[in-house]
Amino acid sequence: MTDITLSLPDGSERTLPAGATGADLALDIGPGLAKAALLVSVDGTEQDLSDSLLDGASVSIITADSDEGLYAIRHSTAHVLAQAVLDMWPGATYAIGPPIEHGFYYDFMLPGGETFSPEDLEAIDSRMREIIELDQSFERHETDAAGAMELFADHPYKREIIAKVSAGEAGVELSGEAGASGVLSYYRNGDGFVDLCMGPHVPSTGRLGHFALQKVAGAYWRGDESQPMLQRIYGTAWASKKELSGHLHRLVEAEKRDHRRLAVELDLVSWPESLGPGLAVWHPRGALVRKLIEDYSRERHETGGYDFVFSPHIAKSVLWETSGHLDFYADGMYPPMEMDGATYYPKPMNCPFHVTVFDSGQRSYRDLPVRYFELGAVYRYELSGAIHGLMRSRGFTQDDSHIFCTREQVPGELASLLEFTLSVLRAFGFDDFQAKLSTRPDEKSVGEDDLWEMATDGLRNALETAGLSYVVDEGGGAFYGPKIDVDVTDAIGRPWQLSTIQLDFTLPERFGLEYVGSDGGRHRPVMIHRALMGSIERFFGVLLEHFAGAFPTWLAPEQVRVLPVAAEHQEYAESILASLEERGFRSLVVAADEPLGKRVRAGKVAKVPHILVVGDDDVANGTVGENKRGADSPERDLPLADFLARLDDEVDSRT
RNA sequence: GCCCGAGUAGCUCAGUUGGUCAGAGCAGGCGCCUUGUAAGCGUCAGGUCGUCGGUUCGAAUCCGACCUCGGGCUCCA
Repeated sequence: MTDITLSLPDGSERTLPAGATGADLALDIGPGLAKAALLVSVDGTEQDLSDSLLDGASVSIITADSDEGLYAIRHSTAHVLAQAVLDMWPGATYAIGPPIEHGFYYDFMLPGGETFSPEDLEAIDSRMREIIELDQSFERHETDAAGAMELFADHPYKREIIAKVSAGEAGVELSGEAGASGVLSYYRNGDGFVDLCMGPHVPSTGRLGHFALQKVAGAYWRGDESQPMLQRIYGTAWASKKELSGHLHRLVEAEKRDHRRLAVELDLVSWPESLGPGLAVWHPRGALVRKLIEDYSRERHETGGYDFVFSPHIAKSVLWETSGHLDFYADGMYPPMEMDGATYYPKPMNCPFHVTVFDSGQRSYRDLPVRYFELGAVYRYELSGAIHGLMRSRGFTQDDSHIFCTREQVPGELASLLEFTLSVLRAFGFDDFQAKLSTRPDEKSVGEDDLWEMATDGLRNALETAGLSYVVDEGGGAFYGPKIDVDVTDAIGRPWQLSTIQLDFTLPERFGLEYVGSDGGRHRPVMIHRALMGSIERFFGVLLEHFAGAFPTWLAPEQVRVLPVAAEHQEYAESILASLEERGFRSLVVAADEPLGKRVRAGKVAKVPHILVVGDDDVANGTVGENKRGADSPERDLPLADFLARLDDEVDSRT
C-alpha cells in the first residue's frame, strides 16, 4: 500500500499511510487536536473522523470551535435523546431531530398518544447521561432504499423520509450526492440503537454532555396542521460547561427584559383579562412614551414630504373585494358585520383607503409623488396561540404610508425611502440593520411577470444604493408585490423585523388609478406600501426590551426626580422643579416622608434617568447633587445651570 | 386553531399525602421618625385561592369543561 498525501488549511502537506482516517490525521498533527477533533472536513464536506481519507484531498480537522463542530455536538446530542426515549418508551417512534440555533430538538410519537411530562424530561436527561457515560461510538453504515425500509419497518415517519429521499424529492439540495445517488446512511450505536441519519456525528457519545433538556412542545409532522401532532423535546447543547451555563444565564437575562414583565413593573401597560386576548390598556406613563414615539414619527413625516390622512376602521365588503383582500387575505381578516343590509369588515390594512384618497380627484404627473401617511389602526385575526403581549396582537397601529409615483420615479423614491427609514430607526438607538428582499410567491399572487421583475429590480437597486447588506427570500413576497424587510439588532443581539417596503403594481390596477402625464395621456401610477416601525405597539415593546426599561432621556416618561434631603429643603426642591418644568423636562419632587435611601432606590427601580438630591449645601450654593442612572457614584455640588445644559444636550442628542 | 404547562391579595410568591391553609415580603392607607444617595419603625386594610360544574362528611388541594396567560407548531434523515 502506498501512502496518501493530504493538504492542510495552512497550505502544508502531510503524508499518512493509505487507509488513514480523520482521527489518524488529527493524532498525527498532535494529541491535543486528536482530543478536540469532532469531524473532518474533506474537500469542503464534513465527514466522520472514522472515515478513510483519499489521496490528494484537502482536509481540515473540525473542533467545537467552529459552527460545524458545534452543530455536530447538537446533532449527536439529539441522537442520544432519541436513543434514551426509544429505550424508555417501548413502542415509541421517532421523526426528525436536527440541530438548531443554540441546541436541538427531536420529534416523537409515544405509544397510545401518550405525552411527555416535565418529570419525564428529568428521567430522560438521566438516561442520556448514562448513554454518554458509556461512551458509545457512532458507527456509520450505508444501505439502499429497500434495506432502509426494512431496518425502519416499525417507524412510519422514518419510512416516509426514506421514501422522499430515495425519490429524490427532498434532501437533495442539502445532502448533495447522498440523496441523488440513492444511498441512505444510518448510524448504529454500541448498544444497537439505530437512527436514519446523513451525519456526520461526533466519534462517540462520550464527547457530549454539556446539554440541558428545556421544554416539551407539540409540533405538527412536517409543520403541517393537517398532519399528526408529534411530541417535541427541545434542548440546548454546548462544547463546555462554561458555555452551557453562559447560555442559560443569557436566557435568564432575556427573560428579565420581557416587555410584558417590564410593562407591568414600570406601570406602562397592562392586559386586563376582561378585555380579551392580546388587548392592552395604556397607563399614563406608557401612553406618554407612546405619544413621544408617535410625535417623533409625525414630525419626521411632516418634514419628510408626507401628507397626513385619516381613514375609518371598517368599510363595506366591496372595498375589500376590489382590493383583493377578500380573495387573498380573508383568513387574516376579522369576521364581517352586517349593518343596514350591507356587510362591513374591520380593516386589516390601510392601503385601500389611501387608494381611495388618491382616486378622489384627477392627478397630474406634476402632483407625483404623492405620499400619504397615517398612524392607522388595523385588525387582523391572528391564531390565538400566536398572540404575544404587544409583539403580536389582533389590533395594532401601523405607521403606514402609501406612495403613488410614476415608474420613472420608483428608483429615486425607493432609495430616499430606505434612507429615511434608517434615519428614523437610528434616532431610536438602532444602528445594526439586516435587510431581506422577498420575491414573488409561487402561488396566491397576482400581476404580470414583467411588473414583478421591474418591482424586484427597483428594490434591489435601492438596497445596493443604500449599501445595506441583504439576503434574498425567494417566494417570500406578498401576493401583490415584492418587498424589502429591515431587521434591527437589539442590545442583546436579537433581531427584530421592523420596517417593510413593498412595491405594488396590482392595487392601482384593481382600483383603476390614473394620472395625466406630460404627454396628456393617462397612465397608471406605481404604489409603494411602507411602514417603518411596523406596529407602534410592537415597536414600543421592542424598545422596552432593547433598553431593558431604561428609556433614553428623550423618551423617559419621567426624566428627573428631585429629592429634598429633609423637609426643610422642600421649598428649594420645588424651585428646582419649577426650573425643570419651565424648560419642558418631565420632573417630579418626592417629599422627605421616607428616608433618602429608600426614595433613591424607588427612583432607580423606576429607571428615572436623573435623580437629584438637594440638601443644605445645595440651598446655600444653588447646586444639585446628581445621581445619574448607570453612573457608579453620585456627583455633588453641580450648579443647576450646568445640569440643565447637560440635560438639554442629552435630549437633543437622544441619548 | 392544535400540543404541553400555569392561574392563590396591585406585584413576587409560600401553602406538605384533601381536614384552623387562606399566609409572607413588597406596593398601598394611617401614625412615628426628619433623614446626603438602592429598602427606618409600628399599624391597618386587601383574596368567592381564574370561572362553572362534579367527587367527598369536608376541596386552593382530586376530576371535567370553559376562560386567560406562557412555551411550541418554517430550522427537514
